[in-house]
Amino acid sequence: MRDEAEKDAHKNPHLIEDRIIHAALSGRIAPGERLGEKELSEIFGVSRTLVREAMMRLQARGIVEVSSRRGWFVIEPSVEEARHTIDARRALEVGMLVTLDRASPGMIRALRDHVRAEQKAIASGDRAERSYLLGHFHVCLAETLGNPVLASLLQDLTTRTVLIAALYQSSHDAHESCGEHGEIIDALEKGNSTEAARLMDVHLRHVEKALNYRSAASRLDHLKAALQGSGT
Amino acid sequence: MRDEAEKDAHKNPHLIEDRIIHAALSGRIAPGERLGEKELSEIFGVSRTLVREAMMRLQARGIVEVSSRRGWFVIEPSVEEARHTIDARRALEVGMLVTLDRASPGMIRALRDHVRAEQKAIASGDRAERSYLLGHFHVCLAETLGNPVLASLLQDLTTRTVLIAALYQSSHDAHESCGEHGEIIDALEKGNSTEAARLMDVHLRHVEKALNYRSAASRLDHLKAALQGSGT
DNA sequence: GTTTTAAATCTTGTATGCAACATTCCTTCT
DNA sequence: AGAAGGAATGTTGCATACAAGATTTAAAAC
Repeated sequence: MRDEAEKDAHKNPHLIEDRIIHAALSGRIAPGERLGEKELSEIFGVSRTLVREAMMRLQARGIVEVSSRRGWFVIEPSVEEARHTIDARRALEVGMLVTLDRASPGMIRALRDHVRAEQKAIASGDRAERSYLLGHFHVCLAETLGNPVLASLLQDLTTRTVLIAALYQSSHDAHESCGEHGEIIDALEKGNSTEAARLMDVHLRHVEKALNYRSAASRLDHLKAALQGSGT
Repeated sequence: MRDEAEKDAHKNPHLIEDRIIHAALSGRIAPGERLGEKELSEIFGVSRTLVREAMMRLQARGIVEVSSRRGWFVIEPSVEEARHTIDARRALEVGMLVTLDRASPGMIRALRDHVRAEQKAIASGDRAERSYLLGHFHVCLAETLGNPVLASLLQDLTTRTVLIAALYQSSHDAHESCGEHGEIIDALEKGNSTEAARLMDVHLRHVEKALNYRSAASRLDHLKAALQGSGT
């Protein structure tokens, strides 16, 4: 196969965004990373105009932000923003499960397939695929429940969470995450939405707990300490 | 004051979006309405480029959609899309209240102020202001709870709901809505988040119940019936 | 009078050009 | 050598130009 990215950004106007979201979910794009318009326009074989339009959409989705005349950057949320994002996500996912009555066998099967894929990626050591699938499980859940609006909202929130995890050096174990996904499905299978919602709540609290909120601040703290500690 | 809208779309790049969202919430822009790029560029005194960028962001937020080489249109959700949107909104708002522990007295005061403003708008017969405030209550609630991410998500979902209500000729009574808002605050004041969540659930079900899902389809049905009924 | 066809008009889709600002690198001065 | 200043470079911000297609209007044929 040849230059993978240059399929046709003209046919599918959302290709650029999709690729960036996918790369972020896979951990191949780090928070704070610069995304130059010219750079992207060359990669996708289109003019800056189309790149710019894609960036505008990604901006509205909270994935990138722009610094005046300096460029586009993948979001680098502060501790406070990170908390708000994860809180919003928890509210949405818990609410989604609480307001659900019953999951059909077909849905359960699709979700089990997804978890199997997660396990496979974990076993094979494919870090990008693992990261992507663990995040995408939540989008998949919303899709499976049949609500594209929820799925779309969750894709954005999940992508932001993955970026937060990268920024704050999440120590969350992939095995544990995958196991929790399985438990949520178990509860759904039994028709116990309330329990599924509770498990989701716990799961997302684990995700947050695994973050090292000091890691980003620590640079500043280190500097401060260094400057106060001894005279130069 | 002179031409109100032409303040400065250069200083605030989000002015165009903000105005369109506000107009939609106020019921001054109907679903299906066409928003021409040239038209808007003249209104805001900028080139089509900036208008286009704003439309891209609004597209990502699910407020407008584009029809190839025909123009931009305010969304006109199908019955199914309408259900999904309201379901998503209910999940988010119920989850938001369920995962909340306690509302401070300051929050309660701010919310009561908002409801008072609603009552005033209802009494004065200002339909646009009334529509805006009844919708904005939900954004206000999220803001008050201190989560800008939730507030932003809710602004978009609420705007879409207002458009849906316009499209499906909602018969929901403003008084009733306002009263339900008050009850939700009462529950919050007593520290009973679960009850607040339940009331919100009921409130949003009322909103949906008031929609006449047949009104949009009826045009087609009428046509069908007319064609079958008698020979031309 | 109605239908078909063609021209004219209008609107978006995409690229490009240029100005404004930020950054970097090099020169110059101390 | 180090600091300061300035030129050179690179990047975005915004406008404009032009092509491609959709819609409407007008005309012509039946």
